[in-house]
Amino acid sequence: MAQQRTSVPITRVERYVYEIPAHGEMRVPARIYADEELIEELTAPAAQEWSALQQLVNVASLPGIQKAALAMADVHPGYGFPIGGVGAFDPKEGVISVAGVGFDINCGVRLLATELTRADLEGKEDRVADALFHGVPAGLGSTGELKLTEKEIDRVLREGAHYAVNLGYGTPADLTYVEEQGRMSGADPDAVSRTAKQRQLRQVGTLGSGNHYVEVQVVDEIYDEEAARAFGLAVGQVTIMLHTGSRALGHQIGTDYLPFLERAARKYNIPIRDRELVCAPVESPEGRQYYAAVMAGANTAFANRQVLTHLIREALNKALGVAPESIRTVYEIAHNTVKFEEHEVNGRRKRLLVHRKGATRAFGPGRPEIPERYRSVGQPVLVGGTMGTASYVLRGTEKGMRDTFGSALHGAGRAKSRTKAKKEYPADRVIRQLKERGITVRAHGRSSISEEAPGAYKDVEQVVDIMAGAGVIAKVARLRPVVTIKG
DNA sequence: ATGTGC
Repeated sequence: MAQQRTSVPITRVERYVYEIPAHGEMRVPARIYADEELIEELTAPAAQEWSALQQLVNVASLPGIQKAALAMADVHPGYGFPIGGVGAFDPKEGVISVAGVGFDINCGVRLLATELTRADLEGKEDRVADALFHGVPAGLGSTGELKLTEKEIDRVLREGAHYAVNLGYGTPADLTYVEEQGRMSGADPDAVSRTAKQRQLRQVGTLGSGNHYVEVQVVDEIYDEEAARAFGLAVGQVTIMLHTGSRALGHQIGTDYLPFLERAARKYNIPIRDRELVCAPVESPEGRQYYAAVMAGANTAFANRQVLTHLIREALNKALGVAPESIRTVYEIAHNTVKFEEHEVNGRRKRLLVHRKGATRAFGPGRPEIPERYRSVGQPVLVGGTMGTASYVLRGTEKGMRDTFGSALHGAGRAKSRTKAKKEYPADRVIRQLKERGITVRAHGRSSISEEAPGAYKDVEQVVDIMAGAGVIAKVARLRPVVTIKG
């Protein structure tokens, strides 16, 4: 829980940017991307969301934080650090924290493009839904076709998606279009507990539950012709979006390292404003060990999405006869990460450790990290909507590089707690309402339908327009759901 | 998010 609940001044510094000036223990200001309506919701005394801004103030108070603690427009309270939050740290004076990454390490979204159009799916929605439902292992505690030994899981932790490709899941061409090419360096399997590895032996290639999904979509609007052409997207085209992460292993790493970093925070005299936001100096042995574990967790998520890409191709081949190789990876971007990147701070290039929790990397044109084919227009940013609403493809901008360390929003952002949503949205009603709007849903658990009901989220169009209005990203394409498979 | 938490 966030500790203090003091009322603080919030001023508007740009059309869609609000600022809490540095005061008290804050080392930098907190900046929030919002419009008038959203900032009112975020600061309403009764609003539960107020804790998201308090969490942001706590982040702004951490040692070594640079420029500002940032909240994207989809911000909502998370464990110790807001979801939709970004914090960049000086490696020498700064810290690394479990809460700043999130428990689902390297959770992310992959977008696949098919050569199909909406007409090719007409009347075949149920067949596609069934094929994906049965072809993609999902649900809490589900196990996949891959059964790894302890030696093999260590290779997953080191090699990420490359391990999956070497086993025949997908192709090297996929990796070109995955953030970091599907593999983080610096991963150390020895930094990951035996428990974490054991839990993952049969979970590589599984979707999971909660807000994880596979969704068949159709491109219904293009906002930026040049970028859409570069990304290979056109109106009427069928796409598939995959949202999942590092499953049990990532979660276990978070569980294991929370008490470890709490001890480190005491050892290095880092003030603890919130016990959920414990951290260690980046360059301490404890900080380095957690980083090595997170990189291993990140690689597990990369491998997971790579295996699932293969299973999705197989399922669509079975349902519609499409050639697996005709389904192309457009891009994959994660939204629970921590990584070293170069950014400009006070006119000087500097290596920083950037935490993005429920926030994506969104690099502007020209950055070498962007695949060559996309480099001139900027990095693709994938924003997953809800079951009933659109998802977006965006691109990073120069202004984003200056203002948000090249970061953007990751989704619509939860507006109602899971508990509240469960009470308010009975699963049957949600399924019926989606059906009426032409969206076919299959779910492995009934509660996830209620918890993930569109009404439990903010308006995705609104939060995307805030970020676009601020110039941090630019809109490229909108995707409408046709078939959704929920964990 | 997660072999759902004290």
